[in-house]
Amino acid sequence: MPEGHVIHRYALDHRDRLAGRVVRATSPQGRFGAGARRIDGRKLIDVDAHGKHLFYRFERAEALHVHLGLYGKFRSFDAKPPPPTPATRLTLLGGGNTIYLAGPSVCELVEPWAEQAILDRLGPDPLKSGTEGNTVEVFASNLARRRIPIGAAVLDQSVIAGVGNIFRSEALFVAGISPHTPANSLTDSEVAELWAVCVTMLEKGLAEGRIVTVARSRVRPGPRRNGAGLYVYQRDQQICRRCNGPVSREEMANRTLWWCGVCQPPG
DNA sequence: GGGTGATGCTGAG
DNA sequence: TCAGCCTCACCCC
Repeated sequence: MPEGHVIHRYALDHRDRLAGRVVRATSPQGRFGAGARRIDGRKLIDVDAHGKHLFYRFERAEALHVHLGLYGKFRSFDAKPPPPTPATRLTLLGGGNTIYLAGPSVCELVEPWAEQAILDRLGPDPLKSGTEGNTVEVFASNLARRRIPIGAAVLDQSVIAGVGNIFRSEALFVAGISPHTPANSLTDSEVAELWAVCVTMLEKGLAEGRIVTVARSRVRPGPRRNGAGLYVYQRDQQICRRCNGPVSREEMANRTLWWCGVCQPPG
């Protein structure tokens, strides 16, 4: 159940483990049998991430495109991996490393033009901030063309790629922006602040391997409870960490959104 | 051991 | 707008 920082972590991990190696691929579940046979025995050139999408480039084959969706999960093993479960969609082995993929919403081989089409419909990725196409200017121009609430716009992957439901609530809170503000009515400084907050949050998540947005928060390892380490996400029936006002919750863009009506006043 | 919600997205209507 | 996908971890017996 990953947001963009997790996808980029996977890209780094999988590149470390398998890039430059000849990879053995299987599909125990069978749904990707033909694709696995196609890449089996080929050298992995590189792994790229954009937003929540992963692309694995193989020598003399199409690229492998993976999107984890809500359920998808990777597991990596250095040595002596457990046998893959029957539901494992794809196994990748090389140089003593093993990677299992289960439950992805997309696992397919794509020609270069199809990969480009996927990238073309994605917005800028905060984890690539400053590179071509991944700038606050592109983000701003995407927002300027939309009248939907900003709380819906930041979940739209064609507006900004990699932000999911946790970062939506947390980034809008830290930026002090009401989720109900129309996307095209944000001021230049609000847009700049929101982009900067997303960059910082995703980079911290990438570095630490988990989402902690509250400054100097001590979060215990293991499963998260009651929005620990977060300002508003899933903090139902709790008070705002900043102003002690109530944390509000509602559905927006088919997902649950949390915010503080005091710290994020209507624009 | 069953029920359920979850960090997502697509496509039918 | 909303059902469907399809897996896992957590909660409550």
